[in-house]
Amino acid sequence: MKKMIDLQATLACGQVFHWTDRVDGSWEGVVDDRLAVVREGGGRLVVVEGDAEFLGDYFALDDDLDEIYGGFPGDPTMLAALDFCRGLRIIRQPTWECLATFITSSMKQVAHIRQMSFALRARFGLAVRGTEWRTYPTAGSLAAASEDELRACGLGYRAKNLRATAQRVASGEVDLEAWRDLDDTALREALCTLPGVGRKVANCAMLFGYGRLGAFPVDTWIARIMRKNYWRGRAKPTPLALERRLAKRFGPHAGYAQQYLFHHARMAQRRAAA
DNA sequence: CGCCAGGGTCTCG
DNA sequence: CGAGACCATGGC
Repeated sequence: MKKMIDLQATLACGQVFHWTDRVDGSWEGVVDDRLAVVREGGGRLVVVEGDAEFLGDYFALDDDLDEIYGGFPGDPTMLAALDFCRGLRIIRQPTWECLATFITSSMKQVAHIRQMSFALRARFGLAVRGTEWRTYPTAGSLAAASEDELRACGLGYRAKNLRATAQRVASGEVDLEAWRDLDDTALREALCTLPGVGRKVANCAMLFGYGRLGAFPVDTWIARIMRKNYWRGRAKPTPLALERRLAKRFGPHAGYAQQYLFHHARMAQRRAAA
């Protein structure tokens, strides 16, 4: 049971945006410049194409889910989310890709973030040999693009921010890899100096791109859930207040709990709308 | 058509 | 510190 995974939940929960499910039930994507095809077998990861060890790390198979679940709060909302998402893993994304996609995510639905991600790959990525895929564009290639070219990928006002951050990274002024040595607070502070990166995007980059499982992104969905189920008081709390008071209560794997609540809430609404 | 979407930034009190 | 305006674009 230790390495169980729910691929559907893991790849469709809004933490990563380019994976595609195929008719045979497997999932296809690229990590860096490598093609990967995976499927589920007996609740475990089966690598159809790609390096098993590399993908085992990408899918964080060494995260001990039972231990993580043991730290979740035991209220009905959390238990329902756990029941729905069991096997969802927080994957370890390439840092730049993760940061860049979440810069483009502000005030966008998950489906459109995916669309922008594919448009950027198509326009600025490199071909992945023998496939239809393209890599996620490097900071250098986005830094060299014009704002209009980025807007043509559907970015809207986010184009300027993505370009500006890409320029800081490409110039070497910012070293995202060196930032791995920073503690959580210093890393969050450093990320927030980048154009288009505020508290929420920084927490997403920390959680999905730096393996900081205590990071607790508060978006509109999480804020709604928190206010409804975890906040006793008349005044409407700000996202920052919610994060500060609840991230600690949710423990060292708060980010895991957050993603389970997020995915469960979104899927519940989709079912209700259908 | 109006509303909302995995928000950030700037301004003003 | 908190509240509001503004920013583009697409789905429903």
